[in-house]
Amino acid sequence: MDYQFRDIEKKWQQFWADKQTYKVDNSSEKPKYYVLDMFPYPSGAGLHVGHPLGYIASDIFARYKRLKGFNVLHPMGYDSFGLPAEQYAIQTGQHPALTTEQNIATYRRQLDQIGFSFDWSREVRTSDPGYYKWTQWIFMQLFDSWYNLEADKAEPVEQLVRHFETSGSKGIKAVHDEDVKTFSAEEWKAMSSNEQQEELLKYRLTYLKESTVNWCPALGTVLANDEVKEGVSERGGYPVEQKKMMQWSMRITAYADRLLQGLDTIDWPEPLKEMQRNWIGKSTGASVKFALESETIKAGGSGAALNPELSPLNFIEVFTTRVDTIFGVTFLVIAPEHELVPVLTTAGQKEEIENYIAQTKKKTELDRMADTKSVSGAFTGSYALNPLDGARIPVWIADYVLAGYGTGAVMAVPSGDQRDWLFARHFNLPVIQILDAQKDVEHAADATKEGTYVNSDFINGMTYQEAVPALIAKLEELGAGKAKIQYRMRDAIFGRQRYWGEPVPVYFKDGLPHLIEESELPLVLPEVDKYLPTEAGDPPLGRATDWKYREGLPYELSTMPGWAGSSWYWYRYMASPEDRKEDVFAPAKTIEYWKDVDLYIGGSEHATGHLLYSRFWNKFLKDMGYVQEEEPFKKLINQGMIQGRSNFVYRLINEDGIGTHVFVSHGLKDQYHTAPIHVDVNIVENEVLDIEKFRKFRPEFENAEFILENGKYICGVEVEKMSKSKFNVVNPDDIIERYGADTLRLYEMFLGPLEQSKPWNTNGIEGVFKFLRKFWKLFHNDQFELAVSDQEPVKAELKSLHKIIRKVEEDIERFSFNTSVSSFMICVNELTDLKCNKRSILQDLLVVLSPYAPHITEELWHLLGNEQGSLSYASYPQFNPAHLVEDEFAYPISVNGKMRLNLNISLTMEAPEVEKLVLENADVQKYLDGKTPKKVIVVKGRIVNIVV
RNA sequence: GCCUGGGUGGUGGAACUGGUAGACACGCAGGACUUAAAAUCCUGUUCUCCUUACAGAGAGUGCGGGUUCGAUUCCCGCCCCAGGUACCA
Repeated sequence: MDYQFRDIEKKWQQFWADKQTYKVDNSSEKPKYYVLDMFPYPSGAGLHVGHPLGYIASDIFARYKRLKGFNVLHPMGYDSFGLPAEQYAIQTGQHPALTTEQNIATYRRQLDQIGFSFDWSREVRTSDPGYYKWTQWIFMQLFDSWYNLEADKAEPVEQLVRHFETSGSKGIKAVHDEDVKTFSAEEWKAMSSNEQQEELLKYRLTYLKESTVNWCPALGTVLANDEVKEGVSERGGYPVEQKKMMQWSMRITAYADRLLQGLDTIDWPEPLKEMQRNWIGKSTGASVKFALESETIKAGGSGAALNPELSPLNFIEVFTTRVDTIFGVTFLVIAPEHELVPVLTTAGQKEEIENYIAQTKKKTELDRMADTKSVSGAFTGSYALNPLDGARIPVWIADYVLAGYGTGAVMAVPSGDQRDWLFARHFNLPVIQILDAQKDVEHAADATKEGTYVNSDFINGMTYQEAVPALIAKLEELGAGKAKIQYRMRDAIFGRQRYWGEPVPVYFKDGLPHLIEESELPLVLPEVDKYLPTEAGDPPLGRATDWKYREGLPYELSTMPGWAGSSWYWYRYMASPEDRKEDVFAPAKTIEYWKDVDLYIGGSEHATGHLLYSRFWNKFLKDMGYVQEEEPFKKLINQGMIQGRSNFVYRLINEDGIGTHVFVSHGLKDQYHTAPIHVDVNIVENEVLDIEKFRKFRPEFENAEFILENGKYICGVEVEKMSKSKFNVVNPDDIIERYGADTLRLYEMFLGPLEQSKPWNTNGIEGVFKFLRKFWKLFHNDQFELAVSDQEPVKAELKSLHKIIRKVEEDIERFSFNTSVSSFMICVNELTDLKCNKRSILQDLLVVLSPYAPHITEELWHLLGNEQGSLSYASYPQFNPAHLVEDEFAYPISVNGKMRLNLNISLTMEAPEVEKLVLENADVQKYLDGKTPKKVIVVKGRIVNIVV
């Protein structure tokens, strides 16, 4: 029989499922190995060709580890809460649970077709109440914990309460909000229960915090940055503004240092660690308080007479990494949202400031950070005083300073910072040189730390190293500042004004949050009539009837963010179906056995989201004694993304900044003010939009009008991430139908290095398919009858085999799967040329290939007379270097670095002999042209280079 | 803007630690088989110049410099593309 991939693949997939070939035990004599994939969000578009890239790589690795004698845990599940399902629910009215269920069924069918060796008995779904019960439980543990800096770990809030009861707030070193109170034990006891709760909330690891969001008044909801395009909502094109809102937050900053230090202990790609380091952004500097002028004047004079008991509203606090430049400060810039803006704005500046704030509200944070070209700002009319010399410093607002970032205020030193310099130039503010080594600060800032200080009061003549401690000592003495370590990372917002997420197990009493009872978990997501915000602007949960705790107390209405369920899921996989009958997320004994993930494969787009939050929760769970390891993922490999080709249409924006129903063709878009919108690649051919299909694409586009070029609407194209929200998804089903799963597996690996991103194309797939047919033919005669001989192999055959045994071993260990596929092709080409049909060669080759192409090898394994299904637990062949020994090498001979010819020379010969032999050679002489070589470089077994 | 990665033939890519650039495939061209097509097999295929041919010369790994006997690989400066940038997951 010719290679019948359809029958073969169906047969073995069924066999593996029936016999539970890949079900794994939580105990074994073999060493454990945990191979984990980042689980997918089950989108309505189905699995796309990008998902399997990582899954195939991890499956090859898992299968290889089994052949190497490990007890391998290789699970899969679904990150099934998320925005797209909810969006679909809003459009169609269908319950997201239902569509999610359907999507998962599609994913499962697609995954099964690819022949993965997952232990499906351990599947998890984050939207399953049996799963999110534990996500809620972890939230409750976080709420009940505080971070003790003394012990450098999280501890139960009870311990904090006990301390307050015995010693008050004295001696507590904790991570907490800025505004905690100072009190004695008696004062604590005298507080009402509500007052106590209010105070404790400032210490809890999950707490309520005011933060800025993208508010869309027309939709009555908060939008993700992702959903805001060019300042308007992607959906509907409505204006979006920045608004403050009370939200749940996680005190991840408590773990900043441990998250930083842990990076040195794990085997992750260096760039990824670097990204996390930069995200955490530890910087050492000083915080400095600039008193407000009016207050200081009331206090009776200059900066020297500063009042150390300054209340929060009469100074501006800044953080700086260059406290040495403090005498170069010529203005302060605070965020337009800064709480002092209304206090500082003088009557004369009121209009200007208000206009500027209105402008700022239209921009997203990203826009504000990204725009460094245009300088903008407004003067409040007020002044602050330099704490060291009492200099009057004007206070400005500008949108490049972000409120949620540090103190929301910066001291501007135009001579040392280019951004400040540009600002000073633009608004005609002075520039003061502060170091003698600074070059020409009239033309550009110079951030040097060299030289000695000038124009700098008592630090004049000092170096940087001398000035910093002197300044900090002085600031501390004046009560106007101190040394400080600051992190760029902010506490993580932990709430979404959405329906399709985990309910927060909290109710409110007297406006204060309280946990529900643990025995009441899971708090199941209630039914609602529509998945939209309420008329009052509350999240969709506000629509649920009787969504009340005991005594009619209201529940929290927001739900948990997408990253909640994925921040601990690898522990749930450890729990076998039997384990899951116990009332714990995973039994201690089980965690003791699996400990951590040995290999984690996933996209680098999760570098600072999922991977940081997971490490944070893991550390917390360890502090609480629930898990063993400080770090959850020992080794991590980033798979590159399979990118999609996206198509765009360009929506005309009217003068009010609102999206219209008019769309401009790509070639004409620059003549109008437009915003690009993704359009489904399936309704675009050769970049020409099918207008009729577009009208049906989304109901809001039904009456769309088009500005065409040459009678056609031409779409824009970009290579970007493949995702349903970008409407550029290509799925693997067609490929499997046409070529089979083994071809898909090999082809995805053959595409290039795992870590690299590349746009999807199917150009080379034929070659991979042909390779499998050639491999099949090695075992068969021309009539396609099995024809394998038991003859002894010859040297060339053994060489071919052992080359591939070693190559694949090396390749898999360094995750270079693409080069293995090429090597398999070379091997099969060689054996075909040798007409090799010897069992002793082919059977070992088959085992080596089996992790890559499990179906065809399983079939041939069985045809060779082995027990059905035993291939997965066979042994990887032993490499014997004796078969690869060479006695000659074709030395490339270069003249002046240019390769001229090859010479076969014995490898037993040492460098001087080789040199002599080469120089005597007649062909070499020809290139020397009678000249004597200046120098001859001989690298044994590598190269000869003659310099003339 | 900032952080991270990438850029090699018509295409995907190989060259693992500074040592033969283009392995292995796709595509394309020519040929064999066939009434024909598909499938299969064989040959060629970085570019430019030169040559009837054999052969030969030069250039070449995004661009411009540098280090080195030798650079796709190391260093400096740029350009372009992708991912992340805190409510997509």
